[in-house]
Amino acid sequence: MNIEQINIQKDLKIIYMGTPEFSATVLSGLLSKYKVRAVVTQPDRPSGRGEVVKYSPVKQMALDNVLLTLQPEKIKDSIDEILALEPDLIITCAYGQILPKALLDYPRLGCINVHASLLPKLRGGAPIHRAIMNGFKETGITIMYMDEKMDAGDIIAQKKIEIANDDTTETLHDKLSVLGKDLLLEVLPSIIEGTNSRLKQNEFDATYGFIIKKEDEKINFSKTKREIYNQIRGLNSYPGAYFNYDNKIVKVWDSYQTDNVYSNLVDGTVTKIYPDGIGVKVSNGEIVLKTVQPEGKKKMSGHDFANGIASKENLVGKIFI
RNA sequence: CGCGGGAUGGAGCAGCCUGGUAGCUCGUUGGGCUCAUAACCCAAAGGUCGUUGGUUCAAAUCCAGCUCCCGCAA
Repeated sequence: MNIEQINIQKDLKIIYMGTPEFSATVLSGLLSKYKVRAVVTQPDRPSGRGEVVKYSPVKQMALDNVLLTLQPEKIKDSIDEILALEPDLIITCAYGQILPKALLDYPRLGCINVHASLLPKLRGGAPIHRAIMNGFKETGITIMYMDEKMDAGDIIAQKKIEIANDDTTETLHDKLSVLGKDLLLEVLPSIIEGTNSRLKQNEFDATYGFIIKKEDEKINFSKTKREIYNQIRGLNSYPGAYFNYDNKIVKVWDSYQTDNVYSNLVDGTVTKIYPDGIGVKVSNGEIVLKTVQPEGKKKMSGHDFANGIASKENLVGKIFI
């Protein structure tokens, strides 16, 4: 970094907006090279059992770095407060609220967003989960200017990453957050100088990766083993795929596919107890549930599940729904 | 005070309602069978029943407090 850059940055007023872990990682990178005028994150909400109020990862990081922190319930109500800080640049990353036009228009250098997909693919709130659930072979990070439509602004930079066959949302999330952090630091100088590239998104290619709903978590054993396998790893480590047994929710955290075929069984039937899991018949074969978690219990191997929960009667032949 | 489940040998569970010798499926160890095995047979080791107090002749079991774990909802 030369003297000139330092001078530019001394007066540069950056506001960062974000909330979850992914965003905190990106913020940590930003803080290693730049001063941040203020951090905007979602309000503290009572979370978990009981009434424990937990700070968002971004808020925690802001506190650790003694940064001005705003937590508006609705960002619309804090427009004046934010504009009073005279931001030159607003950087968002998984903030959780839509920015009103008044904010988008203000910063001299614009509002940019760090998004965890190769836009225009997977616009929306759960790009990492959806990339795996959809069986994508690659995904990436996009940094783009924001406009009023969600994740539809002009692209500044992208970086690809391969999705391994055994990647879960958790492992991919960690890789992407580092990638996002690095890419942001890489392009930020050009954005500040105004020399960055700017590419319109091809609307025709746009797809969406909306946030995960309850119905996305339920396993449908009539799907293919590949689809179910992708669903399970795509929902690991949060919120988890599940099925029902004995009127209880049983989450599935880990699975693998076999080459066995059981054409005469109903989908969802337990085929066999393996040393490392429970075999279940699905539309085109068999999937083995390795790690499961009945509600109220800790995670356990499929074998343990069969040993205890269902030891009274043989689990083989029972049907999961 | 958001709703709910749970804590019993190394693992997963039953027993608790209707107090009275610690049980099941596994695992481990030893032995046997087998060409062989994640299979089968025999045997053994291993538990202050989360913690504190109360009731009782007697508490895993009933009552009260405490600690820890987990699912849901947000």
